[in-house]
Order: sequence, then structure tokens, then C-alpha cells
Amino acid sequence: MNETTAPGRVGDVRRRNLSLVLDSIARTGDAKPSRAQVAAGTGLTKAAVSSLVADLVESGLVSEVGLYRDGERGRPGQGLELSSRRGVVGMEINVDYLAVGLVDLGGNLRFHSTVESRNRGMAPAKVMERLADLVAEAKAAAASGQIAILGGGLAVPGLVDEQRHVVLSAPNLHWENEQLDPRSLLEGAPLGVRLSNEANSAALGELWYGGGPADFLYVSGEVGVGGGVIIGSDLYRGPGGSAGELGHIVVHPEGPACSCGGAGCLETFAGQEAIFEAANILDGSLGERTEQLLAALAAEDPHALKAVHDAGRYLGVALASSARLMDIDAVVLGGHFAVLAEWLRPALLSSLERYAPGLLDPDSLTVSGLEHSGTLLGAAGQVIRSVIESPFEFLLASKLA
Amino acid sequence: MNETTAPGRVGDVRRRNLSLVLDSIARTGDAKPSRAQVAAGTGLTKAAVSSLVADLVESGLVSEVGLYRDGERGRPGQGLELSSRRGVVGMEINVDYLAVGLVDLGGNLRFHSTVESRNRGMAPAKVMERLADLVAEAKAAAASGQIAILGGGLAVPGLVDEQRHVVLSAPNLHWENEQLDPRSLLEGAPLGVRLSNEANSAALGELWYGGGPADFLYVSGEVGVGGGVIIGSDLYRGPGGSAGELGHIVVHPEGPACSCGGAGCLETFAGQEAIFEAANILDGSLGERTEQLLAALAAEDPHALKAVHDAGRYLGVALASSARLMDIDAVVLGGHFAVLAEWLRPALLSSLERYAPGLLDPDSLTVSGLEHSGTLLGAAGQVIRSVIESPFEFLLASKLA
DNA sequence: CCAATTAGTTTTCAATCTGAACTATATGGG
DNA sequence: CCCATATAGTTCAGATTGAAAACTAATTGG
Repeated sequence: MNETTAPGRVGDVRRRNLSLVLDSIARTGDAKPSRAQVAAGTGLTKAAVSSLVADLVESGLVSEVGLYRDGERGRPGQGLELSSRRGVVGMEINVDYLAVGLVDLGGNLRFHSTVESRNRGMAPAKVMERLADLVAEAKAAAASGQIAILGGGLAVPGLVDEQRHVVLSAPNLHWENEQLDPRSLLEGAPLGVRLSNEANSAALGELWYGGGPADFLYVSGEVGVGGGVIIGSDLYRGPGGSAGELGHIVVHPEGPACSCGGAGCLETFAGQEAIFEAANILDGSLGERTEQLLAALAAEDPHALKAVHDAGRYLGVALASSARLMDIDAVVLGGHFAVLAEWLRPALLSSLERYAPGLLDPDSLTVSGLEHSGTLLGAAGQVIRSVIESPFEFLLASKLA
Repeated sequence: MNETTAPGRVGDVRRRNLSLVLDSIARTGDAKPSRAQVAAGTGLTKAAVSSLVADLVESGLVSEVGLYRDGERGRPGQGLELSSRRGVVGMEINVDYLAVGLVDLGGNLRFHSTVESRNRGMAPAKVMERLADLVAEAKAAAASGQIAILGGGLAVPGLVDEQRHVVLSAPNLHWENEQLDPRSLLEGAPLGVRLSNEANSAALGELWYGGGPADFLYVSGEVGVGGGVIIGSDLYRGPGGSAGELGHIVVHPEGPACSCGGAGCLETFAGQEAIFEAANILDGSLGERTEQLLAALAAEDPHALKAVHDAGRYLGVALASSARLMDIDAVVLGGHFAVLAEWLRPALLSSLERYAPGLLDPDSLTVSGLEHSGTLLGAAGQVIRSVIESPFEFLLASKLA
């Protein structure tokens, strides 16, 4: 007898409606809706919205921004917006860089800083130390902008246990079962720091801040090939929280061994290392090799062209299978794949047409426009969304404090 | 601005709790819990449960079944159960047979009948006519058992549009965009007839009535290879309702053309036709050929052994990819695969170990125990679940009638 | 036969939304 | 300048609903 659902109480109605109102304000975004508009948009009465908004304003999540005047007759409304005085720190640890950003509740990136850092093989504690320096900059920016930091989101290129703050496996960093202490980066932030997977966060960034559709597969070609599955405007995490491993879909049963222990995985054909190797580009940092690859492609070097063509072809195999299995009809390319999109796209589309004809409209294969801030925005966005989805808990916490 | 969520009203609490109570009674199943036990199980007060149960009893969904006595002191409770006087008709159209069953709200199969019928290429209207004869038997059984028929579920081996009652594509029946009128099979049933995919229904049958875990992939080897994805004790349907197409995962990029227009799909290696062909068993009906195959396997015929071994190997490729992508760690084999499990299993397990080492525990690869009634139970079960999940709507409807 | 125990009902209360009436503040025509 | 009109937002009565506690019902066991 699994004791699943909690009983409905009268008070639940308010929890839900607080979230509904907050979400409505968040969606309307720059339009800064009045209470009356929120009422119309949500289906609640003006009376209920007034009462709900009062709580949200008191908690500091929502602020009134002057009068709303549209030339019409009648009393003007008070514009409402998610407070720009509350923010979340987005953080990213990747193989060759660290990045930090400050995102306000409205989703505006108020501060952003990236530093190169060869993190592969570096001890997690050391990396966290470097990250703390960057976070200090973000804190300073928050202080000067009078932005209260509510929490943070930290994205890493690997599987994570969100609850226990453990990086279970990040092969490209050479990390395995590393216990982190991300909370210490932002002491005093009421919502703490949320650990997440880099590709999943990038997918969510695309969804919330990049204009992504309600359902899509996000494929990130970093050193590994990561993925994020967005279904119904939500991240599909899977029962154990590690769904979306597009890089380890088997695309050729006789393919080479993969770092995951399997064989024939997409990553062995379309990972950065695999592409560089096939293109015969072996020297330099990742950034330098990317430059060389782009130059070779521009010069129509046959090795480079074939390397990218093959990557696109196998990416097509993986996406055809995934799209069929999960019934998804849109794909967003990120990371390395976004950079290579021009050359990758034709091979990918023809591969999709071969293995799953008619399944994906070419127009629904798009490239992320967020570039390097997508992961950051997504990591921070998860904390922002958690507030929008359960403001009641936040209200309670802020009332106690 | 997508107008998504409806506002929470005070009355929603009762809707939810009606469902909670009904679900609690359904789960407890044969134990026939008292109101006090339901209260303890749900977290509601006895007062609330009393009031909720009163509505459910009045509607006929729940019945009181005498006194509950356990030898303890104190007033005995009234046992509660889902009414055995309310039933749903499960129906299945498959390539070579038709089946009908009558399932009461408690999930008991009260009547079951199957007839052979070569439906491949037959006009849908003709098939529905034959099905109606079987349904008449089920109606008679319901009448003699004083069971009121609330609705029906009809499963077909193909993609369906549940809302419009259209079979979009059932290649093995040679049906394409066929408009059915399943409602006419059960006129007067308040909940109508729900059209569903065969593999999805079988997966749900396994979940509700076959003891399946909360998360698993169901693979049904019928003429085609179908699949159902169960996540969090619910069917994953996908944005367009056609998720779970395990049969069309690409398992070899140089594989043969598939009936779906693609190439290298699992179905071209592990579908019944493919296995029979590889085993060199070419004559007779599907049932006869299955007998021949089993005999050949028992006789250790090398063609037959290799055919099944290859099917298992490619099934492993597809399951490794799917399990990784969706983060699922259990598999249930149904249909043909259940019949062949003894020979299929070793190849499948070694394939899984090769392509996704450590991902699936061998113990979590199981065989469906429901045999041919799984699909039927699942098809009917969907209607039963819809009542359990929103009894309020049912109460309203039955009050109007 | 009565104390103890458990089941189920009744009563009172608080939370919360709806709907209608009311107040507040703007525009625009005479 | 003033007032009709229109829109925003607030206040208040009414309805629904579950929690909590008191109460009634039915059984066991000494």
C-alpha cells in the first residue's frame, strides 16, 4: 500500500492559486499586468486576486510598478511584476571554464562572468574554491544593485544526485561520486543551492528564456554528448532523475567501445573528441581545436567535412529513435552542435528522413540562440520556477525569518 | 499566453478527496477496508471520510459489504469495496483474433471470450460487426450477473486518435485512417468506449493487474513490435499520444527497410515475421508457425536458435537505448516475447550487458503473467481508472440521469 | 452487566473562493 | 468646470469543505 497522495485540505486551494497568480504575472512578463488583468487571465475573481497579490507583494516576490495607463477611460491599474530586487545565482562548472550569472526573478541576466579553467582532473574542492571567487563577484553585483539573493543553481557536466549534492559521475571531469557542498557558496540564501545536470539545465534555459516549444529534445554537444527532454513545458527527469542520456543511445551495434562501458554509443561518433579525431585535428585546447575545425570546414577539408557529416548522420539515428519512442517532434541543438550547425544540419536532416521519414519537420530542428548563457539561465531558472510553483512555502519561510 | 491551469476553487478539494478515498479502497482491494481504515490510510479525518463515502455509496461506485470483524474489541467497521455490480467491457481487435471481457470495478474478469478471426485486410466495419457479436455475449453475462456496464475499452494494434476514435495507422491490419464508431457497441453506457493502442493497454494491464512495478518498459512482440512506457505508475503517452514505439527504434543503421518507411528498426529483426523468416518457418497461420518455432527450438534447430538469439540481441540494443534515455530500470516482456522468453532471455541479457552494463538488474527483466487477458484488462482498466481518478464527474453524471 | 475499545456521526470552527455591492480614479462631452 | 461612463480594486455576505472534538453505536471481556 503505497501512501502516495496527501489529502486535499481547504488551504491547498490558496497554495495553488498563489502559484497560479505568480505564474500569470511571470508569463505576462514585460506587460506588467494589473490585478484585473491577472483575474481575467486566470479565471479567478478580482476579489481573490487582490487578496493573493497582497500576500505576494508582502513577501517581496511581486512588486507594484506605478500605474498602468493605456489611454482608455476608467481607473488605471497598478502594474505588477516579479520583483527585480530578488535574484538567483546561476553557476556552471564545465571542462574548460567556469561561469556565474545573476538572474532576477523576471529572468533578466543582471550580471555575467566567465573564466577559463582547466577543470578536467582537478579536485572538486579546488574547483569549488575558484568558483567561489566568481560567486563573490556576483554577490558584489547583487549588493550594488540592491538585489537580495534567494538561492543558486549549479550545473555540472555529469549525473548528479540533486538531493544529496553528489556528482555521481562526470567522466569528462574525471569525477566520480564527489560530494559537493554548494550551499557554502551562498550562505544565508533561503533557498540554498540546487545541483543539476548541464544539458538538462541548458534545455530548461532554452524552454524558459530561449523561446523553446513545449516539447523538444535538447542535444548538447560538449565534450560528451548530453541531452535534455522537455515534455509539456517541463523537464522529463525520469524515475531516478537521470533521463535524457542521448549520448549513450546505441547508434551502431558494432560500434567502438564507449567510456560508459557500453559500445556504439552516439558519443563515440558525435562527441567533440570523436569529431576532432575523425577530422585529424589533434593539437591544442578544445577552443583552439574548434577554431581549427571551423577553418578546415570553411576550407572544405574532406576529413573535416566527413567527420561532421558522420556525426550528423549518427545524431540523426539517435534522434529518430528518441523522437519515435517519446513522441516528440522538435529538436534544439546546443553547445558544439550549435557551432557546427551549418555543416551538421544537412547530414542530420537526411539521416532523420532515412530513419524516420516524415517524423520531424525540418523547421522544427533549430539551434539554440542562448549560446553560453543557456545553462546558467536554466540552472538559476530551476530555483526561480520552484518559487513560482510553490510560493506558499516561500511565504512561510520568509514570514518566519 | 497559454491559458493552462484552471483556478483552484473550494470545491476542488472534495473532488480530489473523493478520488483519494476511492483510490484507497481500490488499492486495499480484497481487504475491504472500513471507513476508519480509509481515514488512517489517506490522512483524512473520520468525519471527512464518512461524508465522502456517503456520496460514493449513493452513486453506486462503492458498496458496503457486511461487517468487518477481526476478533478485536470495539465496534466492527463496515467493509467497503468497489462495487462488483458495476463493470466495464474490455475489447481487443488483433491480427488473428477478437477478444472481449467483462471487468468489474474491482478488476475481476467476470467473463471472457476469444474467437479466431483473420482480421488482416478485413474492412473495419466488418470487424466491428463480428466484435459486436462477442460484445453481445458480454452484455448477456453482465445482465445475468446484475452488473451495470459503465463503459468499454477497445484496444487495437496500431496508432489511434483517442478523442476522435480514429485508427490512424495499423499496418498489420492494413488499416489507415479508419474512423470507428466504438460507442455504438455499448449504447447507453454512460462512459462510452475508449479506443487505445494494444501495447499501451497491455502495459497498463500489467501495471494494474499483473503486479508490475511503478516504472517499466513493456515490450509486446505481436506481429509488430509494440511498446508501452510506464512511469510513476502511469502510462507515458507523449505530447501526441503515440509514445512507446519501441518497434521502430533504429538498432542497426545499415539494417533492412521497415514497413514504417525507415530502416534498421527493431521490428525488422524481432517482429514475428522476421523471426519466422530467419528460422525458415514459412507456412501456416501465425499460431501454427509459433508451434513450429517452439518445436524447432526444443529440438535445438540451429536456424531457430539463431533467429531467436538475434531477436534477443537487437531487443537488447533497443532496450539499452530506451532505458538510458528514459532512465527506466525494469522491463516486462509480453506477447510473442513472453512465449519465447526461455530462449530469448540469455541473448537479451548479454546484449544489455554489452550495450549498457550494469543498467538493468537481470531480476528486473520479467515476463508478463497475464497472458492473453493483459490487453483486455488494460483496455477496460483505463475506463475504470478514469472513474477512480475523477469520481466527481461520474457522480454528477449519475445524479443527472 | 459494565468498563474498555473501536467505528462512525454530529457539531462547531476556520479557511477560502464567489458574487454583488461599493469605493476609487481615470476619460471625455457639454 | 462638472458629471456620465468606464475600469480598477476593496469589502462583505454566503457557500463549501475539512479539522477537531464531542458524542453515539456496537462489540469484547472480565
